[in-house]
Amino acid sequence: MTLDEIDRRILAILQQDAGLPLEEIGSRVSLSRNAVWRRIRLMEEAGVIRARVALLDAEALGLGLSVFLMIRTSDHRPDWLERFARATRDLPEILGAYRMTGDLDYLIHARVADVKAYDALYQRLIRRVDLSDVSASFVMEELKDTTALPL
Amino acid sequence: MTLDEIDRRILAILQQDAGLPLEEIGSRVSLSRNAVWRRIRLMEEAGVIRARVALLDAEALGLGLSVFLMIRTSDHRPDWLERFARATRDLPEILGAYRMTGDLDYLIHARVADVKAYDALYQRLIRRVDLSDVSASFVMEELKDTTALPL
DNA sequence: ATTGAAAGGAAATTTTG
DNA sequence: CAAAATTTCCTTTCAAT
Repeated sequence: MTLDEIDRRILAILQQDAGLPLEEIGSRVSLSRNAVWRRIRLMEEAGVIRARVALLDAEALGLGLSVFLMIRTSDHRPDWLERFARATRDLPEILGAYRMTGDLDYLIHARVADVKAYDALYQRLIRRVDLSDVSASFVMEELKDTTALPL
Repeated sequence: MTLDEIDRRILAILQQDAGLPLEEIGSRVSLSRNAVWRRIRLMEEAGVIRARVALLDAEALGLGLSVFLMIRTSDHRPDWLERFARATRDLPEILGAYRMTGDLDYLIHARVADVKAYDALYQRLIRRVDLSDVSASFVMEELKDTTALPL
């Protein structure tokens, strides 16, 4: 699918606020609500728009601690990766898990209540997969954190 | 604000799909659409629900490369942090920027088209702030990546 | 091929019991 | 908290560019 300038402007708006009326979006991109509606539907069908979700406030939910785990492993069997992938998917505190280039093998991003909850998560994780070298780094300050992709 | 079990179930649904009719949500949590509507409104006012946004497909937008930058700095003046924070906010490819504990000082998560685009981003960044020690690690495989917080 | 206008239907919001 | 009344918005259709 090829996106034109107007499509991108619509996406930019939707990335900020997916709850705006079509009328309002239309006026911002100078199009009728109808044209906007059809463009959005096409982009949804094409999969450019993956989902519309609510973003929650982690603090308000008592998840004040954001943590990154840098993982090095000696075990590179496909079976290990499968178990690791499954473990990360099963643990809801884990928001992101990535296989990386460079000297660290895997990176995990998680959100927990506090250091104690982090330790519980860590224990649950290593009970499911063998991790030789894990180092945790906690987020002291969030300078930026967005789901909006550059357009 | 205190959330009960039903509030959490509503939030869990909204984190997955914020476009469902109140009727549907109501039937899933066995509540009238009206009760659901009021609970959602309260949670929006309380800031538990921060926003409703569209999540876009990075691949479809030609942003196939996800990269993490681990940054160490020797300059710890508040002025430096201010410039750094502003730079990360101004560069749309940067999705997340965090001040960390431990041996690495800052962590940046960015999304770009390819290695060439990464280099362009890197150049733009170091033109704005003095970075003594930067190491980039690219994402080879996304095992998990979600905006849904644990409830 | 893509748009805008208008009609129709569905869902959200307000009001009331 | 639920049910009905009201309003707003989404969706479809159709004509026009």
